[in-house]
Amino acid sequence: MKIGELAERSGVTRDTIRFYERNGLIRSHPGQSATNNYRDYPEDNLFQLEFLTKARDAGMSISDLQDLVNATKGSCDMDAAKEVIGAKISELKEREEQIRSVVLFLEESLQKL
Amino acid sequence: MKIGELAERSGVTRDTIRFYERNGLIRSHPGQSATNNYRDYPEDNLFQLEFLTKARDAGMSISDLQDLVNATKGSCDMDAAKEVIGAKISELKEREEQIRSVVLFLEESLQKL
DNA sequence: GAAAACAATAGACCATTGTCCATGGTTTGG
DNA sequence: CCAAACCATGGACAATGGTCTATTGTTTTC
Repeated sequence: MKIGELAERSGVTRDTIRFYERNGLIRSHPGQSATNNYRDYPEDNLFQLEFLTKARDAGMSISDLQDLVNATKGSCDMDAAKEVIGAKISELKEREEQIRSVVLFLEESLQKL
Repeated sequence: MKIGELAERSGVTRDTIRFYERNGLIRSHPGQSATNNYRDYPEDNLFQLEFLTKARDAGMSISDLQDLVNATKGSCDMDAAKEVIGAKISELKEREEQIRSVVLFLEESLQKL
């Protein structure tokens, strides 16, 4: 599908899709038609964009996501990939803890009001 | 205490402390000495900075924190304050969910490798 | 076959969240 | 008393994550 449709269906703007692609977070196979150089996105980019959006919302940076993409793709060896993913999981869990502690504090504040 | 000591003890740089203060997240009572205009911080700013740091790590923005400060301070009525805090709690919990779902996805990815 | 809609690229622009620097005044230790 | 260390202010700078614009080329549609 073309970028407009992907944008429409994923809820991510064209510009942001191109931005992600420039940064290696998604990939299109281009030059299908030979007369133009429109990007062509396979269906599963929908899924990937959904993940990227959720991950960004969860506080992961672009370069975090690049790490993940690089780890799982290419001929990278499994062990290294596992390590990268494991590290990101730890970071996320730590952040989750952080959030929980802030929530606790705010709930106490609510009580005291 | 003066800004240097607060920075030292809180682990937050002088510049960042001044930045937070410019943005109304903390407050010093200045002009103690009359010959200078050094800021003077009461002890409990340590606690506040700790909270601010944790909250920032949890993904709250400066303006989120301004909202909180404005809500709990001043002659704002209780109900409004409660509403603001409650809203922030909801947002944080949503973010926590987001994180959990990303963690789940990554853990599944680990399995599949 | 012409206008409207869509796509590409490059580069400017924006907000956010600090961080650094220059300048100049104040305090403090030896 | 004087140098080193500290503080203030204002403004420049930087990285991040987009977003917008200008220009140009391609489809689509009436």
